[in-house]
Amino acid sequence: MTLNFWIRNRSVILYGSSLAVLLFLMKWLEWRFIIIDHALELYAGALAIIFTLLGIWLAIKLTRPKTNTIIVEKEVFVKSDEFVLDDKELTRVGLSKRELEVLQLMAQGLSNHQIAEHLFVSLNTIKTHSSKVFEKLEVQRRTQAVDKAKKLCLIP
Amino acid sequence: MTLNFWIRNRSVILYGSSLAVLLFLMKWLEWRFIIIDHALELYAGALAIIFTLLGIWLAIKLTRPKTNTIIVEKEVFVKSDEFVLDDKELTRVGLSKRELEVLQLMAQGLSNHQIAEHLFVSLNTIKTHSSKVFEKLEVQRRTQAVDKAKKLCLIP
DNA sequence: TTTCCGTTCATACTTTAGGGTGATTTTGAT
DNA sequence: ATCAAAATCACCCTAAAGTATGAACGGAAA
Repeated sequence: MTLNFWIRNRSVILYGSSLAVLLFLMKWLEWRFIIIDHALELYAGALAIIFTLLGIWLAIKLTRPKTNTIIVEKEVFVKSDEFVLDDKELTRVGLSKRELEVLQLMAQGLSNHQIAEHLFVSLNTIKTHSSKVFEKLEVQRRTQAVDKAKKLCLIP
Repeated sequence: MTLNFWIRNRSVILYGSSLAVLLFLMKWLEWRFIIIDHALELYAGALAIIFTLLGIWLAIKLTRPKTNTIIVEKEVFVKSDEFVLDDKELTRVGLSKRELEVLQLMAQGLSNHQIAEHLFVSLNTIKTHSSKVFEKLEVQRRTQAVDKAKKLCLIP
């Protein structure tokens, strides 16, 4: 409460304090140098400068910057290539690491022979893998497998 | 030129003029009421108030373009999953209506036999169509055809 | 240790896909 | 009406894909 009041009116309180201090200073200066010739002009000039600066400072402190909130609608095209593998589906269908690998290459249009070469294994191995993939995905053809795998987010 | 200078430094010039006027006013006031007891304090107080206000006005005028423009980028997500057929690509590769139809069914994992049944034509017809599709898409296998067609936005 | 699973490979066989050629009919545009 | 392209179908052949079965090996879990 008190703290909050301090924070909110800090500038005003500071200004008041400064004013008080300056007035005391003025009084002192008055006693000291008021006798000097043309001291009043100097005194007034100093006063003017000081309080102008004070006013400027106060204004800067008090005038909270107007925040013009401009909402710019930025079109963000959702990239469909931001692929995230569906781990749940993957574990559900029970595809092994190698089988998924074969499936990915399959989706890229590679033949069994090409996949075999790519993975440095024999054609028969790929046939075994692909057969297992078809079993687990419950399909008969590689095109079906690719289609289903894409729908299940197993491949991009 | 001169007008521009006036516009640019209007605030400063106005401040200077006001200061001059006030100093003359002060001088006049000095002659008039300085004799009054405790007039100095009142004079100083008035000065303080006036110049504080002047400072505030000056600050406000000078720091006018202090509007913090907060640009909030509102992201508008554009659906990219709604398929739009790329007509340009379609005409470029020169796929006929029937060929595209076959390609679509191909992408769904149907065998040539199934496609034939689906379109009420013979298996050989589908073979001819698919061969033409492969030719036009410059691929060898149906999986490649599907992959390429998807990349060319010919099928969803 | 045993058992299970993944990975590897092989053989044999069937099915499907794909290439090539040729032909007929339909359709759309000039 | 005519011509080109599209659509239809057939036959033959090869390549690729897919099925079935069996087996060896290694790692991880029971």
